Amino acid sequence: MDRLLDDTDFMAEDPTLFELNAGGYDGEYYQNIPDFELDDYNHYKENEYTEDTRHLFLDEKHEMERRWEAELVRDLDAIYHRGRGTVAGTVVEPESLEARTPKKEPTKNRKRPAETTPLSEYIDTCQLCHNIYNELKNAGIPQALFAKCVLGRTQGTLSDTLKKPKPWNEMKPSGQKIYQQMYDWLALSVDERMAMLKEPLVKEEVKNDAPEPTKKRFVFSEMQKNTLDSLFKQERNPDQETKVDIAQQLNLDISQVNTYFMNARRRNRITGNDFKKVIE
DNA sequence: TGTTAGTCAATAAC
DNA sequence: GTTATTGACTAACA
Repeated sequence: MDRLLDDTDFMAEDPTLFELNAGGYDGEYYQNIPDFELDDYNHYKENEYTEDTRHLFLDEKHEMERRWEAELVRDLDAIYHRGRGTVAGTVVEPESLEARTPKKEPTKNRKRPAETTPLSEYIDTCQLCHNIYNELKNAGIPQALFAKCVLGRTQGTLSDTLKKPKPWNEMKPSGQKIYQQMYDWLALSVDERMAMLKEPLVKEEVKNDAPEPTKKRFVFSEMQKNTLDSLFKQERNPDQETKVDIAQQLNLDISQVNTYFMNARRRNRITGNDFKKVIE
């Protein structure tokens, strides 16, 4: 008796054929495929083709492809010649299709949601951060855990990102990456999300040496901070001479003054993407 | 060489 | 205990 064929047998002949069945598909992909693929797949499943009858299925498929192409060309021609005196419904030979229509994107490399995707064309970072913030809160997932296991970053970085999302189109790919990671995580099933939270994204190095003593963080005195803040309100980007002067007056290192203005410029930048507006 | 963007990590605030 | 803030480090870039 003939061996019943499975999907891989047909895919060997035409790798794009059963893309649909290969584990999920996105809306864009679904819109791009001819309708007959899904119907044909069901038909194939119902009739259980064998090695001997494989050609029947493929012949049917190719015939339907030809019909679909002919219909497409006819439709395109009807649109193209509308109002130019051409008789509507003129059948054009399928061979001319390639020259007239853009090539369909090959489907075999199309990414699915569960995979590590390339950066999206656009992500609404404000809405995304709102969703992640609520998701973590509702599920009782600490920011530190999420940051470490899903993003490979620290809690502080995550908190800052969630509270002050940057507009997607104003970031470079390196900046977009953290939003893409959150976006991808949200696209997973609950089980998959939880599985990710079980281990750090980046394996920590095992150090044999004694741990380095924690570095004490410098904090500006109230007077230094107030003075710097009011100077920043007057001039966001003072010249080097002014900054040296400020450093001397406040008994600070020039690098500390430089860093202050650098951070202040960055953190006071108006992005038009105010998270509070979404939260409230 | 100076600036920017992404980030860490200490610690303040809740 | 968790989240928010912030001084500083680093790589990329002009």
